[in-house]
Amino acid sequence: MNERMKSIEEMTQALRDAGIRVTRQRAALLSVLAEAGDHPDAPELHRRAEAAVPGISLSTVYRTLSTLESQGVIQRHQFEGASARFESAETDHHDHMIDVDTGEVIEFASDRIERLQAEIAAELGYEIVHHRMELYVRKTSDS
Amino acid sequence: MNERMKSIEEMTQALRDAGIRVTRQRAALLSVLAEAGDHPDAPELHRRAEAAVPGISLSTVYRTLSTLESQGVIQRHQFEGASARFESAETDHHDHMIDVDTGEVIEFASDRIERLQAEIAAELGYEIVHHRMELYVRKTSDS
DNA sequence: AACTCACTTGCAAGTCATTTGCAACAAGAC
DNA sequence: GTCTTGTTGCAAATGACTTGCAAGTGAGTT
Ligand SMILES: [Mn+2]
Ligand SMILES: [Mn+2]
Ligand SMILES: [Zn+2]
Ligand SMILES: [Zn+2]
Repeated sequence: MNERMKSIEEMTQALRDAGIRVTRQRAALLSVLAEAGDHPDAPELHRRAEAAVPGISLSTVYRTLSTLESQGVIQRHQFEGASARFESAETDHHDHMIDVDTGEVIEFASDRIERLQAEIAAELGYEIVHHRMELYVRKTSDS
Repeated sequence: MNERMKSIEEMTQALRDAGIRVTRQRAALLSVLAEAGDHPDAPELHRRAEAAVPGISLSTVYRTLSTLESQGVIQRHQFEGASARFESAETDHHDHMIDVDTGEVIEFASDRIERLQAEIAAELGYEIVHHRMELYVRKTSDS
């Protein structure tokens, strides 16, 4: 969270400017996602959003998540063998470690790795559009 | 391809030793995968295997791919927005770049990144079981 | 070579996460 | 408040893969 974080008002205005209506359903999901400290999937976001908008449908959740993703407001992660998980894009870039025993998702960031990735791509004549790095890990048995 | 590459005979014997029968279908897929220089998906492997075993079914291809993967003979990759792709495990570890314009898959390896990943995991008390690193790239517009 | 039988296969049907067609609904510009 | 057009809920469709089952076949055994 280095750059100034957009307020909900700024985000909704940005959406409106893009011709996207800020419906109750979308506002609810925006707020749920802004408050989430984890990486929930669509059914879980649906559950959380129902508190603010009873009757919101799962398809609307899916549709809204796609919309918000294409607006760059949220990020979608497809970890191995799991359904898609989401998080607000209002954070600095980071990658993830998944504890293969517990399923816990741990965030981390490494400027050195990011730099090396860019270097490698450049050497081959490419520039990185985006990337994905996931470490599937297990607690060290410090025996 | 640093360590000595297993011959088809050695691989099939290893499978038999694991109680896995080397059927015509499985032999065909093993050979198709050994000869593939790319990262084909199941329907493509099915197509290629049909040359050796006419009538082989797509479900058998899927079942065999799962079996071979669990035997560590092949690797499964799930790139963004695509169905699973496979490659023989008879290569040294490497990661992939995907050209977002053409879909081309480019292999690369970086000891430095691999080392950094292990370091980061270790710092947090974890050891890496396996990982996934994909760079989605675009040819540099050298203008 | 014949025998045996647990492992495999082809086919049809099933899963499951996610998407989509459509008529009723509701943002938000005027 | 009215109007226009994007949105929603619901049910049905998708697409990639998985699975039940009866017939078929590796490969150890005699
Ligand atoms: Mn995260
Ligand atoms: Mn590869
Ligand atoms: Zn990163
Ligand atoms: Zn790697």
